[in-house]
Formats: sequence, C-alpha cells, structure tokens
Amino acid sequence: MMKLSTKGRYGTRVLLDLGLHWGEGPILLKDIARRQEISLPYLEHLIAPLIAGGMVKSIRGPRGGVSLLKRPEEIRLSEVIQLLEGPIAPVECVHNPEAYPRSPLCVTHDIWDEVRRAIDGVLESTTLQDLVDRQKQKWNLEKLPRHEKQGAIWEDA
Amino acid sequence: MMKLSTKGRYGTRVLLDLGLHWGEGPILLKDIARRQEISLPYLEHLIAPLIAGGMVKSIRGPRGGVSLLKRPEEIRLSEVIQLLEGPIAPVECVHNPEAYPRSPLCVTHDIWDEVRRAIDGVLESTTLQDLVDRQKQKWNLEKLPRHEKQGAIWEDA
DNA sequence: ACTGTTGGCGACCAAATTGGTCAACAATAG
DNA sequence: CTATTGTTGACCAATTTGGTCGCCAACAGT
Repeated sequence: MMKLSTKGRYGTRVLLDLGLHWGEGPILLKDIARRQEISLPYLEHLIAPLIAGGMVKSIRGPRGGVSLLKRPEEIRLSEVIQLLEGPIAPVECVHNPEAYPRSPLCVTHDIWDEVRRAIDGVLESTTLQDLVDRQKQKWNLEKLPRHEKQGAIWEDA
Repeated sequence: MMKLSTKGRYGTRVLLDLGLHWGEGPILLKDIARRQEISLPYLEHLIAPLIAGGMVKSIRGPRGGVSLLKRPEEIRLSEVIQLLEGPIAPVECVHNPEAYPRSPLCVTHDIWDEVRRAIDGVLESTTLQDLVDRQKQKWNLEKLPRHEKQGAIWEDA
C-alpha cells in the first residue's frame, strides 16, 4: 500500500539531477536518462507533467535540453509529487470532499486526513535545494572522486 | 499516488464494526457485509488476513461469526494496515534495505523514509478504540436515533 | 532552404494489481 | 443428518503501471 510509483521516484531523481546541474543551461534528456538509468522514451513522458506544471522549461533542437524554471529552493517536494502523481491523499473522499457529502460523519475519514496531513507536512517542508545539499554532503562524506559525483543517483530509491 | 486500496479502507471499517459490537459474541459476516455495504464474497477475502494475523477469531456453523481476538484498545491502526496492505513504505528500498545496499547513499531514500515515519506515527498512535470512541461521539453529536447507530459507517471513506 | 539534432506527443503494448464473483468444501449446533 | 456459517481457491474484468515505437515540431548551423 501507499507505494509511490516509478513516476514519482524517477521524477524526483530527474529534478534532483537538474538541481545538481542548476545554472549550467539546458541539460540534455539523453544525459539525464544515462545518469539516472531511465530509458529516454520513458523519461520524455516523465518530464511532460513537469513542463506542463511550469516547473521545467524545454528547448528543442541543437543545444536544446531541459532546465528548471524555478530556483531549487523554490521547489517544494509537495509540488513535485502533486505534478507527478496527482493529489496526495490516502483516500478519494479526503481529497475531494464535495463529492462525498456524508464523509464528515465517517470517523475513518478523519484518520485518513490525519495521515494525509502527516505526509504533506514532510513533503511541504522539503525543497529541491534540500535534496541537492544533502546529496552533495553525502558525496563529500563518502570522499568519492569528482567524476563519480556526476553519476547516477542510483535506481533503488 | 499513495492511495489506500479498498482492502485497507473496507478492512478498517470491518474492524470498526467489530469494535462497535465488542463483547456481543460472534458477529455474522452477513451482518457486517450489510452494514458496511461490502459484498459477502469480497468480505470473506478481506477478513482472511485479519484471521491469519491473529486479530480476529472466527467460528463456523450455526451461531458462528467473527469477533475481535484482542481488545479494541490493544489494536493499533498500524497493525491493521500492515495486515491488510503489507508494509507501510512509499518505496520498496525503505522497507527492504538489505536488498538495496546502495540506498544509504541515495538522498531520495532519506526523504521517503521520513514520509514513512510520518505515516507510521499517525497509524501507530491510533487504536481501534479511538475510532470506536470517535464514532460514538459523532453519533451523539448528530443526535441520530438509536437504530441508525447500528447502520453503515458509509462507503465513501 | 536544407540538414541534423533535440524535444513533444500519441498510439500501442505487456504485466501486475485491483476489485471483485462463484462454486465447492469444512465445521458445527441442534 | 441437516441447515447454517465460515474457508478456500479458481476465475474474471477493469484499471494502473511501466514502459516502447514512430512520427512530428522546433531550432541551430550552414
């Protein structure tokens, strides 16, 4: 239950990749796909909602690519997950109360809403810059050579 | 994303129903199905993991039915969801760290684990008795006639 | 204007999960 | 022995997930 789909996991890693390359101009989808070990065709689908949501800008043609439209510290994880996976809510009636007029009478409704708020609290208080900082700090602690730092963020999360 | 399946939602309502009838002996699956508006065949599948998990006891034959094996205040929602939906974790590597040796190097892993802990915090601190109490309080505030209190807890949550 | 590069988009697909139904079976009270 | 009640496993349709593929659109360089 309550599993994040690959959409959310991959998408977060894509944005982290863009955050780590912030200020370097358009980043090739091809490079992101290679570093994050995501197939290029699938990556194109992953990036679409981020572009539609105004979080990422794309440029076509030679010297094209994608880049963040907002600064990493302005991008909250809650927005990211919202764009990639839709509303954050364990059950439908919590997100869409109008359609379920009797739900206020339902105690389970209250609990699921508490769960939603708990999830949202974490995602709302974390920005892309936080992830970038943590990643850089981890790499420093691991004392990895510089070229490793440009590598994949690994597929197991 | 992060949706609870009907298994978790229905199952929680089934247990709440059992909690509301605590001490009344075996409760017929048929009656639970009617009150909670769940089909009897499906309810049988829902209750199976609760029996296997030692949370519910069943008696076959005439005057049979199901009842809670533990007192409502001893049943945490986290156990319920665990039995009905499996491990509470937004991504696989958070629940199953051994299989993903590189995940500690992965920052997104940390965030998903924070989300998991936030969810678990709510579910861990809520018992079935809490739900029962809240339900009774809601009914009192709504000043519904007695026979309504035995009714469904509504299907929209 | 042409060409090569790069992203955008829609059709399509296989596999897993979800949300069930149904029929046969096992246990038990009377 | 029979009616009642829960148990189990087979089966099924719909949806979601996690992709691939091919064609089109835009743009830089010449």
